[in-house]
Amino acid sequence: MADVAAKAGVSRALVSIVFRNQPGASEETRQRVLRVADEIGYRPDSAARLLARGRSRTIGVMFTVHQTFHTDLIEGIYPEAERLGYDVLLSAAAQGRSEEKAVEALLGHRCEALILLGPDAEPGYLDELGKRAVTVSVSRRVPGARVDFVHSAEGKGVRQAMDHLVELGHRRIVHVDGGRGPGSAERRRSYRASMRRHGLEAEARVIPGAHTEESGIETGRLLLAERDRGQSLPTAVLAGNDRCAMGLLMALTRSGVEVPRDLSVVGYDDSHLSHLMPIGLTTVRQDAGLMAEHAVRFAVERLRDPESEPREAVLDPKLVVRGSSGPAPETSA
Amino acid sequence: MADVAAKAGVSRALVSIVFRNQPGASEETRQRVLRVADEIGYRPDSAARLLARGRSRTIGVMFTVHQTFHTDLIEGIYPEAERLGYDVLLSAAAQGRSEEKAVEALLGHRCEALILLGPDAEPGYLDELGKRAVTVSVSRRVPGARVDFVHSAEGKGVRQAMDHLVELGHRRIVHVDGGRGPGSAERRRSYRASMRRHGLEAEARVIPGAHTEESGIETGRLLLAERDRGQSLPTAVLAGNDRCAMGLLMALTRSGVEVPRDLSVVGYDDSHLSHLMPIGLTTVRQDAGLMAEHAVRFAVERLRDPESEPREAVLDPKLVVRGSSGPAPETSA
DNA sequence: GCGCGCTACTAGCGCGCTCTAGTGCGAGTA
DNA sequence: TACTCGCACTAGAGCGCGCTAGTAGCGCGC
Repeated sequence: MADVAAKAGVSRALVSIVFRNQPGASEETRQRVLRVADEIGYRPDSAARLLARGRSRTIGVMFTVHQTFHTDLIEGIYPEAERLGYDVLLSAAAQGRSEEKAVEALLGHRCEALILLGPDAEPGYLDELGKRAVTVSVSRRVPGARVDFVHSAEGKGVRQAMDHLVELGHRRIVHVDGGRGPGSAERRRSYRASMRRHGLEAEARVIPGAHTEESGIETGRLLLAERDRGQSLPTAVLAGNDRCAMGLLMALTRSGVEVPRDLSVVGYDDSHLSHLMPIGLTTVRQDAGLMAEHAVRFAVERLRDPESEPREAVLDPKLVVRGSSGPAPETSA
Repeated sequence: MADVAAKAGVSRALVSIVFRNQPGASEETRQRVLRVADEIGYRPDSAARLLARGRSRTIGVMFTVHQTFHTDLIEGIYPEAERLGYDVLLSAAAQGRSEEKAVEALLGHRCEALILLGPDAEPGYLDELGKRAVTVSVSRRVPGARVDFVHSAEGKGVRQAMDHLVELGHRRIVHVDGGRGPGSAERRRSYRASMRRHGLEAEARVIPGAHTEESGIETGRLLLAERDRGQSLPTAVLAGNDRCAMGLLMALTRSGVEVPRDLSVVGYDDSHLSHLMPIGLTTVRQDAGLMAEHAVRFAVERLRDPESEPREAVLDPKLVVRGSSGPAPETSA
């Protein structure tokens, strides 16, 4: 920076003004400074800038590698953050890299706010986090914790999916849940409520699962094993999310079960995957772009007024009907 | 930090020593400092640390959102970087966020080294980058540029896939290429060479494409349209990567073409997607973990000796046969 | 001629840390 | 006693910026 100032024949302060796009420099000088900086290859050091300014204007985003829905969200976070004048730092949780570790990294970089995509951590930990930094949880409700919350109305989404299946004549509808995964509890609850509402209480069955393909594959094996022992297959499965649905589809189709002729499958998320299946996956769409926008806005607004109470945004999901759901097979009638 | 020092009754310098895990503090003091720090909730500010130290010990990783193979790589980068004592900063390119922008962000954070996953930028830009910072390009060769390079032996991978198809009796094998995508040029070249080697020069056909599902879908439409005009379908397609293969599978299956009975499809990457298809995708596996390790190691080693020449790691890919490839249909005989 | 306000610019402190060059002290050695 | 050595610890400069307070110069009104 000193080099730029010297070469442009101005003070360092002026260079600073130019790079911050602040008033106080003539247009002519401005251009000269920028030209010189470009020649030297100068670029403001964000560490020093951050240190001097005391504020980082940086939002840290924790996501889980392989969660395709998260990448959809990230894509939406960038532009909104930029619009509001914030930098974005990504930190991934992965096999061998815990969420805590990912979050610590963000905190160490002095992120002012954290956006956690589908965090899987203890509520206690999240509450503590919320007290230390502005925190937004996406997809996972943390009751009582000091964190903002963005999610889609899981209940509504599940209800739409269930109504769709019931309308198609399904009665034996099972739900593979997402274990402790974000949104799972509500989806499970709503599944049960829907079964009750349709008078199918006796048929309700929740199979413990997770938001992974593996979980879907396992469930497929379980159902097939049951069939081989003489039980009949359910006619429809509501999976915990798209990945689980995909795994299930794979396992079933491989064993000769035809979807949707023999069995219907519905996912959740409308992630990239959903249009990929040859038959297309019927699923519940969460608007990733809108959710990302809300998350960033919550973070920024609470940064402005730290005393304000945590807020909650509930976005309406929408059922997207594709090829994996169809009329219930007659055998079930 | 000053607070911690005061409360523990030592100087700031000592606190610094403790937090850097350096010799020069008695065990007793060490414990006391750590305890006090924990009480206050102190955590070293990485910006200030970075600024003071002059080195960031940070590796910046540029990736493309939605490229599933990239997330596989990221998963491998973290542990290796940690092992070597480096921090990792992620920056994503996405719709509306160019690679340049993503890289600028990393540079602004004073990353010492850049790992670019399948960069799509101009060779000139990359060369410039390579002169300014230690740069490793994964999957994309940049001839003449001052960047390290990690990739798998595209030629070998394609050859294995082609041999596999020819053995199954296929002759009309077309290739959907990946346009300017990383590795595409070599895959294309190797496809042509393989056709020649098997005496199928006359049948060789390259359809321009990209490394996306959309490209696969389009190709599917194209082939179907040709069939409807009376041309016969090829018996096998070698796609540019898994995503393209998936799109193609979807388009074909939806239109009643049965894979692999009517047509075989082979992908490239063995990304997460590949096991997902109900029938399983025959594909060429690139070992993401190993590639990630090499990339990090290249970066760190060249950081130690900046004068050393750029290096190249070529890893052997491996054909993984799954359900999407089968014997050529008899109609083609 | 003087004060006033305005624009264009500068001096220099301080952000929170690291690191070099020390100081003080007790034990070991001649 | 006088010295050296090693250990535990400290003083203080400096990393590259942002920012506050200030200055110089200039036109303007009375």
